[in-house]
Amino acid sequence: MAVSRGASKQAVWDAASALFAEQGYANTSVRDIAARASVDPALVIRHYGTKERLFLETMLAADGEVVRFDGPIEALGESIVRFVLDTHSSVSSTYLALIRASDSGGVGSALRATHEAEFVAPLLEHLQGPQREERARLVAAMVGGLMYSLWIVGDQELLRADPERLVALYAPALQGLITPHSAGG
Amino acid sequence: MAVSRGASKQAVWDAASALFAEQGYANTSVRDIAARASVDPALVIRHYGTKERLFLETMLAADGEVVRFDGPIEALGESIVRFVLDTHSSVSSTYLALIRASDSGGVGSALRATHEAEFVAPLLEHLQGPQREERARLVAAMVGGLMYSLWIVGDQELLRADPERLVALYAPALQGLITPHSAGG
DNA sequence: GTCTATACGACGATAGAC
DNA sequence: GTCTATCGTCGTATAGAC
Repeated sequence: MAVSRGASKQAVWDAASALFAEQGYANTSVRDIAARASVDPALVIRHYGTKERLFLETMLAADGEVVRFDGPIEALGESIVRFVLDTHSSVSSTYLALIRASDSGGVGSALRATHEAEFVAPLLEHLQGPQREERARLVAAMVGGLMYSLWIVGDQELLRADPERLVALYAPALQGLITPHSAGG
Repeated sequence: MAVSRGASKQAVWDAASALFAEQGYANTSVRDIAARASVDPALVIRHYGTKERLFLETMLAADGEVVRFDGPIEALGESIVRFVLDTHSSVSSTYLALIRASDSGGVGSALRATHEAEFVAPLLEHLQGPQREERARLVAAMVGGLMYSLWIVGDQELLRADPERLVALYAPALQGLITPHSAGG
């Protein structure tokens, strides 16, 4: 991204982004990153301080738009579910890596902040009526549940199922929290 | 549990169960376990082969009943949500540890198997009507979403919210998949 | 058979020479 | 700014003492 970075620092960044997304935090060593960047292992630390900081910087910069919240409010549930089911692996693997590393120091609070910024806050903007706060957070939980089953557990039956069927079954649940007053459907 | 085990093996088991649940897989070293069990570190490996095997054995033995699926079918959604919200840390931390370590070799498939045995299978027993399979798996996803928001992300607002309110908002979504034909309520 | 001592290679990280 | 050398810790294997 930033061109002002030195060549080796940029190479480390690129290598780290790719490896963390591919193999996760625990399975990626500083020496792996250095090798992929054709750089001395000590340089990785020298540039970014710790492995965890490098992880957080690359992952948070990479996680563009886990879910999109646009379209008419009456169809927002459907739009969200469809988006998650269509999401390609680059975004999901970034989020996955964050979740799995969330017992390591600052990663947990970074996950919390990302969850708040990427899910809860945009949802809150669209919701109206009583208990907006709780409803937004529970919709976020439903989205998280879909990611949990699909990407963390890797539920093969869900992954193989007809997406339209899943949308038809799951979206009304989200929609019921998004627009609780209307009849939906 | 099994009394036939030698004293030291049992001590290792107890120490590992406690430490893994308290601090997770990555933050618990074999030497930590050995120290807590007042035993030589090499003995831990000698008894259980690898750290991962010890982790899997203790976690899978400990995860009694993450969710209970009893009561009348028309109130099953409510019963499930209430159970998750009431769950104390011993069960949840076990499940948490499994999820976070699920990028390490056999832990992923163990998580998948546990998810299948603890959530999907019991649900399938209770569901009737069309698309039982998808509906059961999506209910499991909703439960997973609640666990994700409460325990992994640690959504403070949800944790502080009135449980009855959350039940009132979230349970109908589960119930809509459990008994899609009836009016619910 | 149960356990201890010791060692190996890989890890994240640091200090200091070029 | 980059590399060398090194530290302490990790998971794990093995030889052999009780």
